[in-house]
Amino acid sequence: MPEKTTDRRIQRTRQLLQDALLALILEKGFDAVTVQDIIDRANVGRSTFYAHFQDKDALLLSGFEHLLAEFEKHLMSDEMMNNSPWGLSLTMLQHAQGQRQLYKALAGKQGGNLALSHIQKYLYTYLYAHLDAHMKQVLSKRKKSIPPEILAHYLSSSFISLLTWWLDNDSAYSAEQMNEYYRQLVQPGVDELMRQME
Amino acid sequence: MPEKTTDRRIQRTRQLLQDALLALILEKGFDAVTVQDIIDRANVGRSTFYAHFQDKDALLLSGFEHLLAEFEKHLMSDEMMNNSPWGLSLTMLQHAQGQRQLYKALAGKQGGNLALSHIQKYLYTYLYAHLDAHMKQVLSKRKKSIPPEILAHYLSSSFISLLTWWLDNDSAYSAEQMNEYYRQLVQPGVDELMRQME
DNA sequence: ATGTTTTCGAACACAGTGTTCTATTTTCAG
DNA sequence: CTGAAAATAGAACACTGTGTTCGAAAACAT
Repeated sequence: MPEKTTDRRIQRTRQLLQDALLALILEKGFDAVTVQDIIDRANVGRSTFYAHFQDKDALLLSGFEHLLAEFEKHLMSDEMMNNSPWGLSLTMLQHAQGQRQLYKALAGKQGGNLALSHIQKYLYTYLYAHLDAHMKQVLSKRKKSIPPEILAHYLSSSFISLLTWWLDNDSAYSAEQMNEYYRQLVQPGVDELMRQME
Repeated sequence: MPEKTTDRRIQRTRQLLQDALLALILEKGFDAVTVQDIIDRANVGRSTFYAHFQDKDALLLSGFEHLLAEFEKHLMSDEMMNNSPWGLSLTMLQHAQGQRQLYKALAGKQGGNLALSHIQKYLYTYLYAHLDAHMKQVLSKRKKSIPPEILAHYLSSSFISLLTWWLDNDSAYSAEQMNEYYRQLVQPGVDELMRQME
């Protein structure tokens, strides 16, 4: 069945709204953007807005879903390195480099904490699953170790914090450079902990 | 000149408002609290509220000033350990343990990001000053090293993230235990970097 | 051509903010 | 004790923003 024109119109409207929101976030920050701003910019009626999204937050999060999907595509395309956290972090940094504006709007200071906390939750879940499996496998008798929640929380939040710093400061460092910094800071501690478990 | 009764009355009003806000934050989170909620709880007139504070944010921050002052008192009382970041972190964790409710309201998820970003800025400034001095002293020729902004940002944000996790999860870990986790995670990386500089 | 779907935008009720003004209470000074 | 000064209460108000409703117009489907 071919795509109907109506469907495309709906998609277009949603896209207009998302684009308008992203542009406005970069201009004055998520919290300062009103629904009126968005629909004026997108040339969309007020009731149409509420027909598509429950509120401003839902609109932002729908943009985030899109980002996540894109990211996972990107993640699949270089499978070789996504075994370790350092591979994941590099992949995300590179993706952010390519989609700079989008990442800035969602993960920068201007983006508020909605999308940011979602990204962190995403990373946390990913890391926790890996760590939990790995730790159960490794430590058989010596139980005295750091709780995996804390470790996953630490890894995700320190990464997020570096990412947003990088985005907000328009720094000249490359994704690879930033990943190297992240690795240098975080890896020794993690390696040390892993060593203690065996 | 002895303290006037009027002054004490003013202080009392401010205190009532601060206490009301803190209680309400713990109940439903900073963002959900309205000015009306606060003045109802504190039994204070609307115009009185605005005579004292510009808005809700200002009220919260004034509570934060108080916390900061208390913390610095606490910091002075054990001078022996505040030379390294690990001493500072332990001091703050212990202080948080003693003032649990206050810290939860200000630095927990419920507290929004106002106070939190202030605390982080405070730590960042403290750490940056120490690091910058130390690094200038240490690395004379080999310049290839991590920028001090990144290092300070990493140290402060990873600490804050652990602190808020600790507060929000009502976890049974002691301040000393949490500090040990923080140290275990962060110190190896920092030591490694310091070694590279010399 | 006709019926359906989507959009527009005005009107509305509602919640919260911050200001202004008057009456009241509390404190101060002599 | 008393009158002036300072602090408070709270009602009324203008304003901004939210989210809903509804009838008319436009776009689309068949």
